[in-house]
Formats: sequence, C-alpha cells, structure tokens
Amino acid sequence: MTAVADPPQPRRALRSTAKVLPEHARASNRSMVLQLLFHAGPRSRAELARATGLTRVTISDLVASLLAQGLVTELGQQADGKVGKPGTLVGLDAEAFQIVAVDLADDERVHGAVLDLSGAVRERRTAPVGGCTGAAAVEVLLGLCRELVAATTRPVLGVGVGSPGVIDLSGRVLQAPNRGWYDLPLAEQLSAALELPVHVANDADTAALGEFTWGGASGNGLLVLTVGGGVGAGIVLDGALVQGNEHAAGELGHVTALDERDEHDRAPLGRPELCACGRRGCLETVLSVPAMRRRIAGLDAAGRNDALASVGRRLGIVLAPVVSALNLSEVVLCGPEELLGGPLRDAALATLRERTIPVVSSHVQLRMTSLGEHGALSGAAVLVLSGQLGVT
Amino acid sequence: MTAVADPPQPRRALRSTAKVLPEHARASNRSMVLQLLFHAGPRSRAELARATGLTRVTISDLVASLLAQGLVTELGQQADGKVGKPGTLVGLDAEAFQIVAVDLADDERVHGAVLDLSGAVRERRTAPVGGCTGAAAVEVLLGLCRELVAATTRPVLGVGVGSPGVIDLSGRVLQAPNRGWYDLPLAEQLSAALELPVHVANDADTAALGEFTWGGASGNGLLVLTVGGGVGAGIVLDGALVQGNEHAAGELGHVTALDERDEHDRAPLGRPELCACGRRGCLETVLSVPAMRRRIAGLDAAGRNDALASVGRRLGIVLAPVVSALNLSEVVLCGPEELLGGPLRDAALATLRERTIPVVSSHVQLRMTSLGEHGALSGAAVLVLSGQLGVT
DNA sequence: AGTTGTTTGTAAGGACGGTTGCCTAACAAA
DNA sequence: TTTGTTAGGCAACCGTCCTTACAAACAACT
Repeated sequence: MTAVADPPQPRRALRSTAKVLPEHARASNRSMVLQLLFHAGPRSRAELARATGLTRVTISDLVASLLAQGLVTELGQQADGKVGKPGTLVGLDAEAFQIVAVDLADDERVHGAVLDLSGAVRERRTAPVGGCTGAAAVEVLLGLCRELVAATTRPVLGVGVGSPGVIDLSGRVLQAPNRGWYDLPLAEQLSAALELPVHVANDADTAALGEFTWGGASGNGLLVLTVGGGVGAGIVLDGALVQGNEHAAGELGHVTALDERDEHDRAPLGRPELCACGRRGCLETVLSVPAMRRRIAGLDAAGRNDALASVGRRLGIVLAPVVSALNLSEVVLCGPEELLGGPLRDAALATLRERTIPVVSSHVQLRMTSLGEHGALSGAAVLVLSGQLGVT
Repeated sequence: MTAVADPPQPRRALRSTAKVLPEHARASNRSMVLQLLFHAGPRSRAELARATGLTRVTISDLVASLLAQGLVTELGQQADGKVGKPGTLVGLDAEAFQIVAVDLADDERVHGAVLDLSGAVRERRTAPVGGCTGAAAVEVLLGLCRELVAATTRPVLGVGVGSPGVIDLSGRVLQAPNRGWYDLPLAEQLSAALELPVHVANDADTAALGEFTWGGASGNGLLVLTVGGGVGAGIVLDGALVQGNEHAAGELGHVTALDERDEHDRAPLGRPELCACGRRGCLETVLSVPAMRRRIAGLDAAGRNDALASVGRRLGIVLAPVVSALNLSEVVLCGPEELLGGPLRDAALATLRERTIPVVSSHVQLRMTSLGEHGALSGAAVLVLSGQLGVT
C-alpha cells in the first residue's frame, strides 16, 4: 500500500450543527403528536402510539402534559364495535389558543386577522399604510397587531407576519425597499412591544407555507409564485422553506424572461421593457399585475387571451429549469384569478411540459392557489403554528 | 366573536416524521464531535466542549467511546504556553478505517479506489464494463468492489457508489438506462454480497457531495453540474442533497436550452438538434462533451471560442432561474477543463449575472471543480462518511 | 521556593425521557 | 360464563446529559 495522492484539504466552513439534549427529543415527540392530531384529527392514545412508534406509556405521558396545557381535550369514547376496551379520543382543541396573522404584501393596506388553531379566520382588521415607511410603517403594523390582540377571545399563541423583502430566520428584515426597512429586527421589536412570540417571514414564503399546510400539496417539492405589484416565490422542500445563501431564495421577479434578441412572443409582448431594477425584460415586466393589466387594456377577448398566453409561455420558460433542477411536484400561482387562471396558466403548463423531461413534467402540477385571498394570512398563521408548536 | 370563515381543511398527506429517542441525541452529538475533528483538526476535550456547547463531562464520555472504537486517538499534550493545565489533543485517526469508492459515470470503465478517512486515495482499480448491462453489469461492479476490498489494509467503513440514473435514498436504482437497470435494489444487493454497508447515489449527487465537503464551498447553496456524455446536476442545500419528488432532482440535461424560434446564438450553434430523449434543443445537445467536440471540430481558435461562448450563454440562461430561485452561492462545473474552463465558463457567468438580480448575482460563483478527475470518487467516499459517521 | 489563579479532565449524584413488564378495565365472540 | 383482545396506568430500569466537586498541571506573581 502506497499513498497515491495527497489528501484533499477540507476547506469548507463548518456546517452549523447544534447539540441535542433529551429535552429536544421530548419536544420533537410532542410536536409529532400535535402534528398527527392536527392533520389526521382526533385519535385514541393507543392509535397515537401505533402511528408514532412510541409506546403507549410515553404517549400517555405526552398527552397528559398536552391536556394540562389545554392544547388537547378528551372527546369521549370511541364507539366503533371493535373488540376490546374502547379508547378515549384525544383531539387538538382548536379553541385553546388564537393566532394573530398579518400580511404586508399590499402596498396600500395592512391586512390582519385572528385565527384559531384550525386555521379558521375569526376576526379581520386592516389599517391604511400607504406612504408610511421606516419607523412609521412599524408603528402602523404595531397598531394593527395591538388591535388584533385586543380582539382575541383566547390566549394568543403568537403573531405571524408576512412581509415583502429579504428576511432572515430570526425575523430580521434585511431589506424591504417599499417600506424603507433595512436591517430591521422586526420580530424582536414587535415581540418586545407586544410581549408575545412574533415570527416574521417573506410574504411569498408564508404563502408557500400556507399552501403546503392547507393547500393540499401532494408531493415533495412545492413552489408558490405570488403575483401582485411584483413577483415573488417561496419554495418548500422536504417540509422546510428554502432560505438561500443570502436569505434571498425565491427572488424570481427579476430573472430575465424576455430577451432582446428573442423573436418568441415578440408580437404580443413587444420589446423587453425597462424594469424598476434597471435591467430589461425581467419577469416582473411581463408577469406583474400592473404589467399584465396594461398589456391587455383595450384588447378584445381573443387579444387578451393571446397576450396572457404569451406571458404564460415566458413563465413556463423561466420555470422549466427550476422545476427540473428540483423535480418539483407542484407549482402554485397566487394572484388575480382572471389574469392567472386561464390562458396564462394553460400556456405556462404546456410550455413547462414541452421544455422538461417527461420524468419531471409528467408529475408536476401547475395550478391556482386553493386558499383564495387569505392564503398569505393562513401562511403567517402557519409560521406561528410551526414556530410555537412544531406543527406544519 | 363570531366565526367569519370556515376552517380550511388540511388535505395534505402527513409529513414523514420519526420518533426521537435519547440514543438519537447521543448519535447526533457523536457526529458533531467527529464533524468537528474532521473539519477543524485535532482538539482537546475542553475545546470540543466549548465548540459543541456540551459539557466537558459529556465530551469526555463521547471521546472515550470514540477512543474505544479506534476512530480517534490521543495525540499528546497541547504545548502552547497558556495558563492552566495543558489539554490532551484528540484527533480523528485517518488510518482507523478505509473506504471503498466506485464511480460508474464512465460508460466504458468502472473506476474505483480505496480511500482513508481523510479522503486520500490509497489505491486505484478499474474494470472494463463497456457493453455490459443488467445483472452482468452488477457482476462487473461487484468484482471491482471485491478487488478493492481485498486491497484494503484496514477495516472497511463501507462502500460508496456513484452511478448515473435515478436513485432513491435507500440506494435503489429506479432507472439507469445506459446500464439497463430498472428498479434494482443495488445497495441492498451489494451489501448482502460484500457483507459491508453500501451507499449508492446518483453520480452528480456524489460529485456535489464531494465538492461540498472538499471543494471549499463557501456559502449555503451549491449546484454541481457534471458534463460528460450527458449533463447532470447535484444540488446541496443546507448541507443536504436535494432529492426531488421522484428522486429526479438535478435532471437538467433535458431542459430546453435552444429554442426553435430563438435567434440568439443561431449562427454558432445552428438549429436545435434532436436529442436522445426525442425532443429538440435539450441542454445536452449543446453542452455534452460529444456535442461540444463535434461543434468545435475543424474550427480555428477564435471559432472554437465563439462556439464555446455560445454554449456558455445557453447554460447561463438555463442556470439563471435556478440560481435566482435558490439564491445559490456556488455553481461548479465538472468535466473537461479545455472545454468548460475558458470562454464557456466566462460567457455562462456573464450571462448569469446579466439575467439575475444583483443581490443574487453578486454573491454567486461559477467555477471549475477543484477536485479534478476523482471528484466523483471523493464524493462516493463522502457518501460513506456521511452514512456511517454522520460526517459531511 | 511558595502561593495563587486558571485550565483540564474525571467522578458522583440528580434530572429527564423513554422502554419493558405487569396490572386492571372494558368489550366481543364463543 | 369464559376466553381473547384492546386500552390505559403503574413501577422498575436503562441511557443520556447536567451540575457539582475534586485532583492534576501549569503560569505568574510574591
């Protein structure tokens, strides 16, 4: 045996790891039980034990602590005619806590809601924010949060906020140009002011979380595209949001989608337009709501369909490499149904299928969100459910 | 308080969770110590305690068990003139075990090697496989593995195999057309025959792992593009390989990269060619080694550079949406340096920067692999290190 | 040289989390 | 009524980590 080559030098920075304590195991198992009750509905302790792989003893112990916290309640006997002693059903108590959720995606008004643990909206409030930036915008947001907290009728589990911009895992807004926020520890500030746990994430990410949890996601990879004044995306892989190196994952709005030299779709879309970012032909210049409304203004139905189909084709071209690289199972569009739902979606899906290998394209779905307008609020609520209870 | 909306129904399939036992915590902490010693070199127990957050007592206990297994050795006293009792250095013993790694990316020959725990190649072997398919190809692979195992001089930690095709987490080859493997439990079969732990993954994925561990990856998202007879990609996010819904993540070779109606690069590249997959203009028809060699055959230096730059631009166009969506920090090219390293890389990077928003493009690197030809073998070894010791 | 303060590594005891084994209660079927 | 099965609770045990306490080794100061 002789050394044939020098060993390569490990130069990579150490991956972030963390110590694991027995109590973390406990928290994880507790989350697993809650997750099961949340998604699959009430179960007996014995059923929970079988589903989780834990013993009945451990499950009994966990359930006892959850009962003590009021998170779950006993719902009486299982009355199906099986042999043996009937189990006592244990179910998540959707009324145990309430969640305050806020969506900052709209430039004019901040939308907020109080939800229960099942995701049902119990109360709505909005506040005008047009023009406010910096600390003033924080004040408006904080005011709405206080109002919503005052409107709750149960203990508040936490506050979830979805906001445009680049936001890190701790809820620090690294940059949000339309609010004039730069390096702002928003979650920390709100949490201190409200004396509640506060979770803040990008609005496309919260939309993706909402869709993942309540939208009936069927497979493993989900991309949610939010189309409004701009275009954003949130990606969920293996049950977790993709953050990206600079917490800027999902910044698809400024990928070039229409090229100076492309003949393709030249007629309906015209030459690439200048984007707010200073470059030409960004996806936002064809797919954003204002851009689409401008393009279809004054056209007849056929012309509108043509124009929207052209937009859809450009979208399909941009999505094809992403869907292929990640082997996504679902792409979901959030935005005005009348713009996105018809020819645009059809053309995007057709283009996507044309441009990807069958093993990828045959399994991918491209559809409108099933959550309607309050998808973003549901997602902000999931942020809290996930952060406080480990339920997704 | 009144119910304003019905609760959305959770329709999503339950996410796979697993119970966590104290022993899993132990294994995790053990891996963390090994990881630290692997990447940062020998440390004293007290230093390990500070770095991990565990107490000195726990670290002593963990180190004792690692010593008993022979994975680490004491390396004598720390001789730096600090106050206090000098610590005893503990280091990973690179000679404790050896790893057998095999790369099936080449259609003609199977390449294999014996490596030590530091990743140094100690022994090389190859075996001709041209033409063999199905069970015969498995036999050739098995023969090479036996030969390599016989060539080891230490206990074998495990066997790592990188193979083209779609492969699931258990090492089952779902499809590998060029070997005629369909739904073949390769890891299981090899493991039974060799009586050793065997880990099998896609060759682009192993290349990505190797690059991640030894290539000096600097940030959070890494995409490794392998360019040979075909084109493949492996993606590492948050320290883990992206699998995809059908385990087909990274199938970038058959994304359309050259469009029938695109004028762009028409002159150097010609009209979109028919691909083996039956469609036209796939990335493989411009970026694969045979395609590029055919295109530059007979050209002078300037013509070659033009042609390769055109290929690079098409690559940049395909990569831009992926890099933006994931906010990748690094894209690495594996393949012939003389084709990929020059104008192709430059043009791809320039195009990538043109077509992505600065927050993404300003941080992304696009470079050749630093591991040379045995990147795939190193990656297969990482597969074993990761699977058996939790070290990545 | 002796003392003091710092640091390392180990030992003993406690807290926590999960398991196994055994018990009783409740029910269906023979 | 008996038998078999299932649910849930109690006690004892094991593994893992923590805190507290202690001996050893060394630098620096008196």
